[in-house]
Parts: sequence; structure tokens; C-alpha cells
Amino acid sequence: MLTNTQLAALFADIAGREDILGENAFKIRAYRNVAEIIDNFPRPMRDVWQAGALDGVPGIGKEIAKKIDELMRTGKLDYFERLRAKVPDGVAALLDVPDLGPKRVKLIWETLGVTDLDALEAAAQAGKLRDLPKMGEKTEQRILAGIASLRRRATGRVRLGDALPVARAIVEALRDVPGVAKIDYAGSLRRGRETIGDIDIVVATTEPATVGAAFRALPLVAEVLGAGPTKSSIRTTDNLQVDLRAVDPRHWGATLQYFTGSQAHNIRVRAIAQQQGLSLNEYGVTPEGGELIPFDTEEGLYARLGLAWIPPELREDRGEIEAAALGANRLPKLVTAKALRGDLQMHTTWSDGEVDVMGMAQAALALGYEYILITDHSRSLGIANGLTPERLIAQRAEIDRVNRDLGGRFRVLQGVECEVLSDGALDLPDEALAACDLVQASVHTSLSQARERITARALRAIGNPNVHILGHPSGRQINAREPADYDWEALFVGAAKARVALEINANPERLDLNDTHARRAAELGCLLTISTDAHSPAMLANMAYGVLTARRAWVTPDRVVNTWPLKKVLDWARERRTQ
DNA sequence: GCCGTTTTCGGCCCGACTGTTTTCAGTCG
Repeated sequence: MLTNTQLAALFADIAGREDILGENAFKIRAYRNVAEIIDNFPRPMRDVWQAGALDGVPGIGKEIAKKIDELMRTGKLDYFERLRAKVPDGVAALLDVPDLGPKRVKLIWETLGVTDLDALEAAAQAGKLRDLPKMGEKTEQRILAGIASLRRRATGRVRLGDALPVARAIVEALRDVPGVAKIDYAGSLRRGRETIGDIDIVVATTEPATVGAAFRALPLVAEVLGAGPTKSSIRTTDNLQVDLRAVDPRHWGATLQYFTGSQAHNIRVRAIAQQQGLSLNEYGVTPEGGELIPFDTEEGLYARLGLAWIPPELREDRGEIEAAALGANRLPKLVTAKALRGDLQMHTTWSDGEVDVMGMAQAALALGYEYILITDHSRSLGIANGLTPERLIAQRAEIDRVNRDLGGRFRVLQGVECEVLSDGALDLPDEALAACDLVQASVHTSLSQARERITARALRAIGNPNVHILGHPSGRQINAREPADYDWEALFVGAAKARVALEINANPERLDLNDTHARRAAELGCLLTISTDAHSPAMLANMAYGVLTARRAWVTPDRVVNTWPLKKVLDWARERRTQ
């Protein structure tokens, strides 16, 4: 069973080994490109292959389709095995060392016989790298530092929720440096990706040297990795790499666009510029033989190329460029944080939350919400002090009291996060569930069940007419726990038919559904919720991460239950029960 | 290896920084 992630990793691996061999650069790019496409593909490539539709995927041509076919049929790829025989695994792995690219790897491998990381480190320590052509003592030291850095980091990518606060702090710290006109973070952080490789900060300034120096002197800097006239790189004490790029304010729009990416999006945008006889760089566009035309806004740049401004979250080359063509602007009106009227998952001291019902209600009221759904755990999650039917009744009395005390300004709904047991049965009797305003069902246990079993389990749970929402469907925890292996298509079709909403859990450790699954679910007609799963008032602020994920999934507000007025939510809940 | 309202051949994004060199290769994003 080959997953998209595995398939993507394989093609990226092929690209790396061919790069070391010095193959045609465009062929290598084609492999890298297809790896990216598969990694972001909303459905299992296995299904596309089974449907015989590989040739309909842009980026997959005849050769790669043949390779996917062989992989799906046999689980192996002869082409790859032959490549492995030429370039050993240990040599391919050297590409992960910062400052080591294909040329140097090939050189070190062929002249020194280095075939793994340990041998590379030994060669560098013995001073054997400095005598190679185009290399010297400094390069040798950089490579040693690169090996250390590689060994220090666990996965190489940090969660959005860990990177965003750091980026915001840097932006705020530099905002008042003399000469700074504009400053913002760009890159995958601005696009709202669930994990971040490094932080890109862009500054519009007439004094690039001043802001660069201020940046490199920030207290969080552990090491300065590079310092040029307009570009600096540092490593923070938290081991995050941050790149700062300073440009003249006239170029702000072009630069922000360029560094927001993604690479795939930028390549497409540049190709469009080329078709119009323009060369595009981070300063603006240049007509053939003409002068550079700068852009101080992204809107101006996109408009010059015949495109509507594209929200950063969509800039992944997943159809947004076609949708942005002026005249036929089909870009979706994405959901915003402001559109949300409530938060439909949170916990209180009735189970494993930190504060009582009134505490959560007041915090939500302060955020401008009109309603919340309290979803404490159910009894079988003993570790979280899950609710029995009796305690659920007692909690209702407290919720009624809080609603009375808040005097109609706000509505606290009673829900429950009901365990889906290993066979798909629910952890509470129907009478208890029927007494709740809304019920969320969640799978917390036996996440490693086989695909058929766990899919049937979830489908059985959402088949209960008392269930309205399926919480954090995949169960994954970013960088920590793999998602369950659902037949997502079947689950989405089932949820759409039952009009059960799927949650986009906004906790930055979950973001579940993820962007590609949420997009596919919406395409298949599913309702969604965006909720924080807050266990404390402070965690209600995580909503921003859920909104970013929903926007990356092209989600419009009408599809998100918690953008609806309370009456519509309650009508939906009732209709669901009388289906 | 992919792709095509110019193309089934001939293209395929573009620049900063570093270190090693005295004009540029390698790496990165």
C-alpha cells in the first residue's frame, strides 16, 4: 500500500540521485515537480491509478505514469533499484547536509570515497575537504557545522503554531527601526502551511544595513548564518532559521509576492510573465530590452500579468492561477475569522478543561462570539474524567444557569465529545445524546485499525442521527502521530449524505482535517466546522490556525456551520435527528 | 521528463550570498 507521501518521497529521491549523477536539470525538475504535486494531491494516487486517470494529472506524463503503474502493481520500481545501485543510499543522504549540493556530493564521493555522513564528518575533521577544487578551510568548517545542524534537528520542519509567534515577535521588534516603512513575514508561514521550514521576513526600507544589523542583534539570535547588504540569515535559540530580506519600498509588492511563494506558484507566475514578453524577479517586471517596472503592491503585480490578487493561502499551484485569470475571476470568497459566530468544541472542568463553563463563556464572549458548544469528553475516556449520563444531566443544569446569568447576550450550547468505540458504537446511550443540543463524535483509540475497519467504524458512528460533527477525523498529531488510514472518499461521501459536519480542528498540533482533505471534503459536498478544542480560555485564540487551514482548502463561509446564525445551527441539528 | 490558442521540438524562473577565485561555481530559496 503506497501512500502519496511515500510516492512523493520516492520521486524526490530519484531527483536527488540523478542530480548527483549530473543528469539533465529539467528532467530532475520534472521529478521534483511531480513529487510536490503528489505530496499535495487531495486524493490517494492509488485511486487515480485504479481509475486509469493518471494522464489527467498535470505534471505526470507518460514515463512517470508508467513508473507509478509499476509501483502500484509490484510495490517496486526497477528504474529506482538500478539508480540505487549507481548512487548508494548513504551518498544520496548527504544532500541533506546544508551547504552540500549535488556537485560537491559527487566530488567528495568520487575523489574521497565518502559514502555516508560519518565518513563525511571524519573527512572534514581530518582536513581532507579543503584541498578539493573550489573548496577551502571555510567551506570545510561550514560543512561540519551543517552536519551538526542536521543531527540536531528532528524533522527539519516545525509546526505553524511554533513558528508564527516567533515571526510575529521579530516583526514587532524591527517595526520601529529607523527607515523601516513596511515589514511582514512571508513564505510558507504567510501561506499558513501546517509546518514551516524556515521563517522569511521581508522589509521595505531605505536603510537596509540598519535593519539588517538590528535583526542580527536581536536577543533570540543564537548564530548568524549569513550577512549581506540586503539579506541576513540567523538561527534562533529555538533552532529556527530566519531569513531577512530588505528592499526599497518601491519594490515591496513584488518582493512580498516573490518570497511568499510557493515555488510552484512562482514558477507558474513567471511563465505567464514570460509569455507576455516580461521577465519577473523580486523587484518587478522587465519588458525585453526595457526598464524594470517596480510594484509596491502585490495587487499591482498580479494585475499587470492579467491576474486577480490571489490570497496567500491559495498560492500552491493547485488551480488558483487558472481561477485568478481576469475576466473569468473564479477565485473563491474564502472564509475569514470574522465570519465565525461561534466555536463548537471546547472543554471545561467537567472533564479535562482548566476552567468552568462560565469561564469559557466569558472568554468566548470577549472574542465577539455569539455562541459556543461545550464538548466535554464522554465516560470511556476515563483519563480525562469523561462524563457519564448522570453527570451530563448535572452539567446541563450548570449550562442553563450560565445562560440565565449572561442574560440572552450569548448562548452556551451543551454538547459532548462522545467516544467512538472500537466497533463504531457510541459511548453514551441515545437518550443522553438526544438531550444535547449538538453531539460531536471523536475517535481517540485504536487509531491504527485497518482501513476497512476504521472506515466502517466512523461511518457507523455518523450513521447515528444524534451525531452532528465528526471531530478531528484523522487523529493525527503533527510531527508526533500518523493519521488513521481511512478510505477518505467513502467517509466524505457518507458524511455529505448524512449532512454530518467534519471538523477542522484548529489546535496547531492537529489541524485535522488538513488542507487537502478539507478541500476534497468540501468538493464532495460536506459541511465543516472550524473549532479550537480549547482546554483553556487562552486556547480559544488557536482559531486563527484553523481558519488558515480552511482557507488553504478553498473553503467558503456558507459551508462552515459555525459561520451560521444560531437559529440555523439549531435547525440543522433538529433536521439531522428527524432524517 | 513534461508540455503546447505560436510549438510534437525546443523550450523549461531568477537573484543573493559565500568562498574561492581574480571572473565565477555552488548552494539556497
